Amino acid sequence: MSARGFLYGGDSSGGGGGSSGFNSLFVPGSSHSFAGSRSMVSFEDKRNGSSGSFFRTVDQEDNGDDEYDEYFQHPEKKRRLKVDQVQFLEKSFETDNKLEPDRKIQLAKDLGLQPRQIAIWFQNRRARWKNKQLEKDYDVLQESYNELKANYENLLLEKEKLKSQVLDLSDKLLLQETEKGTSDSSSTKSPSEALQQEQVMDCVNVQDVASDSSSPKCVDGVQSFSERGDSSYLFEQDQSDGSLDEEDNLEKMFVTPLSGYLLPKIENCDYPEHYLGLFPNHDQDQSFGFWSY
DNA sequence: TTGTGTTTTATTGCCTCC
DNA sequence: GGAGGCAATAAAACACAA
Repeated sequence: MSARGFLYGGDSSGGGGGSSGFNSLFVPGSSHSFAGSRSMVSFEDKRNGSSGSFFRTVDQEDNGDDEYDEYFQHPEKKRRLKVDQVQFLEKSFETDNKLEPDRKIQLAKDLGLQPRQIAIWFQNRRARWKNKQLEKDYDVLQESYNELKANYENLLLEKEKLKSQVLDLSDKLLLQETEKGTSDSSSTKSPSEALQQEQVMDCVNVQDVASDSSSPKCVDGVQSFSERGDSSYLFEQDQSDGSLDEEDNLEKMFVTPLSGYLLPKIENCDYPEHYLGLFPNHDQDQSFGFWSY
C-alpha cells in the first residue's frame, strides 16, 4: 500500500477500512469537513449539513435517514460528486489544469472534500482532456488525409487525360510523317499539315506546364533540361552542327507538357522521331512509367 | 427488471523532478 | 528519498435498450 493510498483516513487496501476506522474518526458537530471522511462525500456533512462544507451531499438532499443509515453500514461505497461540486471543479480546471498545493487545499475546504480527492479529480480530468485532444487530433488528421486522397485522385484523372492527349498527338504526328514520306519533297505544307502542326503546338502549351509547380517530376534518372543545366543532352544528335550556342537553342525549344522535358522545335514537321525518341521505352504500355507524384 | 455498455471515482505501480 | 504526475486498471454508479 502506498502512502498516497492511505490518505482517506482508513485502510485503502482493496477497498477495505470498514466502519470501525470511520467511526473512530467521526466527530459529531465538528466544523471540519474532512474529519472521519473516507468516501467521496464527507460523512460529517451527512450528520450535520450546516457545517463548514460549501456543499451538501446528494443523499442528504434527496433521501435523508435511509441513505444515512446505509452509509454507516456500507461506508466503503464509492460516492459521486454533486453536480455543483463538479461544476466548481470544472471552472477551476478551466482556469488551470494543474493543481498547486495551495489551490488543492482551498478547493478541498470549499467543497468539503479530501485534498486527495481534489488531486484525483484533477488527475482524471486531465486524462479525459488528453483523450479529447487525441480525438480532435485524429479528426484533423483524418480530414487532412481525405483532402490529400481527393487531390491524389484528381491528379490521377489528370494524368490519364494528359496521357490520352499525348497518345492522340503522337498518332497525329506519325500520320503526318507517313503522309510526308509518300508525298513529293516539296517544302510547302498542305493546309491539313499546317493545321495539324498548329494543333500540336497548341496542345503543347509551354507556359501552362512550366509554371505549374504541382506538375509531376520525371524520375528514374531521366532529367529535364532545366534540371541538368546542360543543353547537350538534347542535342546529341545535332552536335555535328556545332554552330548553335545555348541562347539560340533555347529559342528553338519547347517544354513537353507531361515531363517538363525541354525539346527542340523542329521545322518541316519532322519531329516525331526526335520527340518520341527522347521518351524512354516509348510504347503505349510503358511510356509513362517514369511518372511519379 | 435486467443485462450491458459507459462514465466516474479511486488505487497501484512506475517514472521524473527537486 | 519524498512528492506528484501519468498510464493502466478496478470497481461503483449510472444510462439505457430489450
